[in-house]
Amino acid sequence: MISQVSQLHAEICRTLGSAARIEILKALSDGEKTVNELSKTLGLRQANVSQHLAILRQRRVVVTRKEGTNIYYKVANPKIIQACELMRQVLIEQLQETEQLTKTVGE
Amino acid sequence: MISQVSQLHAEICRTLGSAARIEILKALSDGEKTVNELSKTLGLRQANVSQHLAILRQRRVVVTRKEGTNIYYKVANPKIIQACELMRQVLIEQLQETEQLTKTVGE
DNA sequence: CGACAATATTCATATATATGCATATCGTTA
DNA sequence: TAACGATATGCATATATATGAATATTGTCG
Repeated sequence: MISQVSQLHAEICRTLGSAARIEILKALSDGEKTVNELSKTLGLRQANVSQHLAILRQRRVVVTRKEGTNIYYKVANPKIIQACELMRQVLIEQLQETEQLTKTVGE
Repeated sequence: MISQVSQLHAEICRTLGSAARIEILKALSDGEKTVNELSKTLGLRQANVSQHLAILRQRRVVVTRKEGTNIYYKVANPKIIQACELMRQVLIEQLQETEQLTKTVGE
């Protein structure tokens, strides 16, 4: 009863369901970066970043390019970033609603 | 180092990270439905649908409206549907790429 | 109030996921 | 080839999530 496509769809969503991976995508949204750069930018251990990247790679959310000993990662499809931005807007609107509620209660 | 917003963002993504919930959202994308309707449409047990709806409600992905003994669910923000559609397009493009690869291998 | 329909919750168990740590792999340069 | 820098992987453990089954809650109607 549940389609194969929805199964895959859910898998992509789960892939984005980690704060670390969301931050990685955000960091990659303005261009490719190496693992080390990501590790430094995000303040996460290299091994951990690599693990997250492996998951993102596996679901083809990111793609790589080798240059010597460095590996550059970038987001595979700009639509992924668009989707993330939309979700972030939803989130912001949710927070604004909560704020309004809080104010109302205070009156 | 990892922002609170990204944490929430990831939580929303995880909320969408279940094939059943994706199907629920798809079913709700053309208007509100009751739990029973969803249960029948998706071929899932009522209790299970209710559990998934509780998760979607908790993260405010859906909102409810009571009418007698029925509870109508709808998607809280149209941007959520837009984001889902974008992700589905990404998925389709991924599948098309794979197809192409398969063809190439066959040559 | 009692019965029933619609929905929600609780609990137990199975499965998946995240993280740190240690270590392996791969490419470069001396 | 040895050493080093960049990246990846394996393993163990802790935590989260999914599901079914049973049951509770809430609203309606006779």
